[in-house]
Amino acid sequence: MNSQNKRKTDSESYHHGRLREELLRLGLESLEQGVADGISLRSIAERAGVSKTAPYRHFRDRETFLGALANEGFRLLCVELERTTGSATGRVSAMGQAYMNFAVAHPALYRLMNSPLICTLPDEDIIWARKSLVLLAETLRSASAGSGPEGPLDINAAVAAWAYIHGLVLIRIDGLFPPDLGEPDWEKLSSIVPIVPPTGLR
Amino acid sequence: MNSQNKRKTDSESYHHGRLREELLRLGLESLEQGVADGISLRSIAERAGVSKTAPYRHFRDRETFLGALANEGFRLLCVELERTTGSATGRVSAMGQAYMNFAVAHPALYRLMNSPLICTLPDEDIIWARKSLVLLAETLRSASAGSGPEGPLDINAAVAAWAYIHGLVLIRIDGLFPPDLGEPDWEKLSSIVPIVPPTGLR
DNA sequence: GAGGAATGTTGACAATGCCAACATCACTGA
DNA sequence: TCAGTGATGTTGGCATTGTCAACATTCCTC
Repeated sequence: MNSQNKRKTDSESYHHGRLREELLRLGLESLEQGVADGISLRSIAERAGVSKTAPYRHFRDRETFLGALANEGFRLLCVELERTTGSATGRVSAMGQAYMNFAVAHPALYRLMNSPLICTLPDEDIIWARKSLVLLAETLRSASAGSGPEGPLDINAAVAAWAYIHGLVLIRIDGLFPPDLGEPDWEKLSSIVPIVPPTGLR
Repeated sequence: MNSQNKRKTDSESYHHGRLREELLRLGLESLEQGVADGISLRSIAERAGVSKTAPYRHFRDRETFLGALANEGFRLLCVELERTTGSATGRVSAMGQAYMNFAVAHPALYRLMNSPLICTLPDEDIIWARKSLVLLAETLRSASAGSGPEGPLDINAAVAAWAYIHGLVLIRIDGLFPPDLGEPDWEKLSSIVPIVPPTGLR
């Protein structure tokens, strides 16, 4: 019963060949189907047609695997953020909407990407997470400087803007807002990302 | 070995008496110690000195138990929010800081309170979650109306403000902001909760 | 072609959620 | 007073999962 299932050619009979990529693909697929938290290495291995411990040849443990998935997610997010166009301030709005659209399209992945898990990962496993943040921060810098020379990077402004979209996204995809109070205008809300922390406002 | 461990009087030998409360207490205690995700009914039952399935007499399943913990958390949060004082606009700031302080003091509990879990719970299990949101929304309404008569409750304004603090809190307690980029001024940031969604800003 | 490195498999163990069957206790009504 | 009933707690068991150790197979290089 080892030789008959899934007619394999000799070259792929024992060694899968690109198991790592396949596991990541299946992992993302599971996330798309909303499996979210319960994503198990065993089930994914099974779906890849491979033994339960095969994934351990490519990922130290479950956390490392999830981290790799998260990094993949950030790579996809970066693509969307970089695709935005317009003036600096207009681009901030566009990024807000791109951010929201991404999260709504891949809620489970988004949650994984922003779980406390990633702060335990080594730097090289979160390069794309880093990049997406820097992208936002630099666009904010351009926007707040108007058309003049760019000022220094204001990390408080970046955090404020990021916090706003991040919170907005989570409240939406986690369904935290009570439905019977009405439906917020998510599209509009995600386009009004604060460009500077409104220090003068309060 | 059943009669000797934990010298019990006759009245508490078999029936615990207030196991439900004890389990919740131990659950919160676990969360304080950062057990967070891996919180297991079995371990808590063991710590309560009770058999592994005893909790099932008080909670349908693990999710229900976690939901009860979350509701407890919202009750505590409401206490903090209601403790805030000052003018309407000043109170919004104070609430932002109270929110942040609560989350920093109980990060694992805060995450649980805002996990997608709660949107599957019946209404009576999340009364405090609801109340804390309404509290914020009404304070915002007072603040945005200035000293004049109160306008209608603006759910977009409420969501915008909530999203901002929620995101801020999560970025902080989840350690999402890369430490090497500097340390945001969390205290200041959590006091500048937007009172109205800055529709004119963009 | 020999041998080591990479990759995959089998078997096992412990932790966990949860179900079924049973034990004990408190309380109520005849 | 006491039978009986429902609430509460226990034991045993099953399935799923993460992960380790030991072993097998294949690839790749000298």
